[in-house]
Amino acid sequence: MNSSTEEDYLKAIYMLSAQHSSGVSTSAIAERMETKASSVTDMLKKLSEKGFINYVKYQGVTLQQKGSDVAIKVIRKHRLWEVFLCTKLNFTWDEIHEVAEQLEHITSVKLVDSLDQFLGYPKVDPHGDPIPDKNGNFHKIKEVALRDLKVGEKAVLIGVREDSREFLKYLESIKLLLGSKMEVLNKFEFDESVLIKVNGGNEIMLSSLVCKNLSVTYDKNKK
Amino acid sequence: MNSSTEEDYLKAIYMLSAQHSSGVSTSAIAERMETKASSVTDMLKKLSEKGFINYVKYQGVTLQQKGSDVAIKVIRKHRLWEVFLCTKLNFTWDEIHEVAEQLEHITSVKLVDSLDQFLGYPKVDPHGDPIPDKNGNFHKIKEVALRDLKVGEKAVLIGVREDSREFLKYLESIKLLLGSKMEVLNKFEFDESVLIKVNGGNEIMLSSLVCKNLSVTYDKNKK
DNA sequence: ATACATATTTAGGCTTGTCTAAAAATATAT
DNA sequence: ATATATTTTTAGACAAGCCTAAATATGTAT
Repeated sequence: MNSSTEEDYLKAIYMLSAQHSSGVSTSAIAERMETKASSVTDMLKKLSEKGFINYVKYQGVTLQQKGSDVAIKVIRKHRLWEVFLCTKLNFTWDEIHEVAEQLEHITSVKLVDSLDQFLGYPKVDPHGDPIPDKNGNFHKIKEVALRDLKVGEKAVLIGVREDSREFLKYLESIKLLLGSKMEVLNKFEFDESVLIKVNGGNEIMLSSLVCKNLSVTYDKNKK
Repeated sequence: MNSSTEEDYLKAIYMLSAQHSSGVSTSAIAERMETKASSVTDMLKKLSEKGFINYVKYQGVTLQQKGSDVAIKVIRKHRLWEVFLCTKLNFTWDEIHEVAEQLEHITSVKLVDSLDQFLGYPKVDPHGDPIPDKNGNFHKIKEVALRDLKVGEKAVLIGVREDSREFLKYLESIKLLLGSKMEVLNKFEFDESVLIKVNGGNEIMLSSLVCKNLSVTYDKNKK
């Protein structure tokens, strides 16, 4: 019934939706799933027929409630198992993902909830990503405007306060996406612009206006 | 590569081999796997080509070393997970099997060995069945001759000391198989015969000679 | 607006593991 | 020893997921 392949697709679509806000493209899914676009098309038809997604040919994909529920449950399981592997079995950061990728497909509601309890109802996984509770609700994380960060602080982009078409276009052009990690390298008082490093890579200067409109949360990620 | 279906077949064959000593029949496997005999035949051909089993048409099946290794690893995982579910997540007896049936197919050597350590290297699972160690060796269990049991004691048949063709035939005819559970109901001194109840069902009178040749181990199973 | 490039879908095939129905081998009973 | 019953295998099909190659849409640049 609930094939783990379908779950993987729904999870991928969920993850990608969070970043692109419009429909998710076939090729984006293909890249993430490490498969061919034609295979994705096949699967999208199936998921659409089963009521998991909204799919219109050539138009990309959005999740239906039902699909989102499945994705969130899988993410919950994945992240709880990661906590288990790290805190109970002493796995290191780089070892947990691969195994959790398998464990996330075990189907037993009782197992997940018992594990959650056993682990002490953790709110975030070892990467700092939030773990949805048994009702699928994510723990609210502290939201801060980028301009309020101090030099040297690290954060993750979690939202935009002004979402005009142009602004989003702009963000996309400079590769600032939801989930992007950033570090404040310098703040210039005279015009309130900020220099940041994105995802440990290139450095970008952001204007006062932009900084005001970016919501971030502190990145507790130790890595 | 290592499809979980193949693992399930090898495990089934392993379990059935332990009881029948001769080759395992297609229909026995089909029954255990809850599938059709024709499907089993297909799979046996594949497993044979891959060197997991010895398969001769119409003659039944035995495991090759390679197949036995796979089966034992799966059994090790299954039983360790059962311990985990019982002792750490407070699952009850009847709930563990189904979930362990899924968990046993997770492929990560490090996971299994870490779990083993985390659980304190248990020697038996919650059903009292032995857990092979990481080298595939089963913990040696205390072997006793049936005639040395006292009235009221319970045991499991683990071997025969005399394995003539007729003796094995006899055991099969009275449904005394390896793994059969028995309880000593009465012992008759005058001819050293023993009355036992088999698998909680029918009662059988065993002669002195038979008792001397049956190896059992005490049944610590609380059920 | 047209031509080119890119993204997406379709068509047809492959593998794994399953099934049913029919054929072949083995086992059993007289 | 022969007929009957049972077990096992073969043949042919199907669904899920994947692939390659070709066709079709969409996007972009002039």
